[in-house]
Amino acid sequence: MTGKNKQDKQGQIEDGIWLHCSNSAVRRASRQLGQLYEDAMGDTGLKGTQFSLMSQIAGSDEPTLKNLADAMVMDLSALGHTLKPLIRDGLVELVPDAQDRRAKRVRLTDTGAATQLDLTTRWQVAQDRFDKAFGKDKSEELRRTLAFISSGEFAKAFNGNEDA
Amino acid sequence: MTGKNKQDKQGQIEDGIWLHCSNSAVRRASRQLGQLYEDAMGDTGLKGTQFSLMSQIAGSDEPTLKNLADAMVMDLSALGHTLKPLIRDGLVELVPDAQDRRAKRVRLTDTGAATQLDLTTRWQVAQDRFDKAFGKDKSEELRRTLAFISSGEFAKAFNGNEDA
DNA sequence: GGAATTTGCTGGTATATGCCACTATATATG
DNA sequence: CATATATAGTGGCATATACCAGCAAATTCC
Repeated sequence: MTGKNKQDKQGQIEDGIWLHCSNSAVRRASRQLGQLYEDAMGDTGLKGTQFSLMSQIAGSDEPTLKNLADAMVMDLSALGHTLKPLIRDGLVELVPDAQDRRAKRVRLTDTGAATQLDLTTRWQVAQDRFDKAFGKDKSEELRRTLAFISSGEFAKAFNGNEDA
Repeated sequence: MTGKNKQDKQGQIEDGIWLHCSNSAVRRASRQLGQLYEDAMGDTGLKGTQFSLMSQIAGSDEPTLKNLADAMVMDLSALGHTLKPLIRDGLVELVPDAQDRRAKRVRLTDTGAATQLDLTTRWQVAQDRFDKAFGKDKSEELRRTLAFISSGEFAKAFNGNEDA
């Protein structure tokens, strides 16, 4: 029962779970893009994820942790943990909300904002490479597709639309 | 400069880095699908990633760690770490290669093979839901697209095709 | 207004994943 | 053959990400 995968002359495996499982396919692609973008961003010491997070913060109006977690489709506690290094390094700060004393709002420090701008320049290089390699129109369409898959609407459809 | 995101009536953020950055978009979708598939797989105590890995092992001919890492587009040491819980729980085992004493081959134990079959049944439910929610044809096309993005060919194109 | 419920966050624990340094083996080179 | 280099894995460390239990503040319900 073993040994079902065809391999080409270079020994590359040509079939795999990623051709049958959308979850595996997306995770595999995220590992690849993680590598490619990280390489292109280079020496700043910051990760692609940290850039994503800081950019989302920069583009939002001092979101609460919950707001940000929802937007990133991320578990709230995972977000908290992921922000810790950024807070420790003085790039991000949490300020208590004036109205709701449970909530904390996230914002970039001055250093954080400057760093985010710098990262954006470097990131644009990577994104341009992606667009060139993949096709600019297809690239945008892919991002829209992935945003749909990431939406609550899609989650509802996936789970059978119990309410509708 | 703060406060650029439009929000709809439910306070949902409508713009975000994921509409501009393919890397962020893919990672965000992988978090969403991670959730959806995990929910559908349920109580087995195993993660989607572990299912992917075990399925890839099941469909290969006792790959070496390197083979498997390449196929999964995963760092070799990351693969080693990820396999540890599966080895600890007796689902996977590593056997030294007869020819190359550096290499170790990965295979499922009997328990592992049985578990993988069981997981496949559960996984199919999730994949069917995905296909239904997203469209079966589009689903397959998406997986092929993501496989292309995950390929060495794409990495080369991304990095400017220095050799060609 | 006080109890019950919901909501926002934190801390602990576990897996996922990558980089680097190191070891051992294999291969190439003079 | 001896050395130089390349390859396969391991272990340590750091971040990414999720679940759960717990806490405190807000909201709902009687």
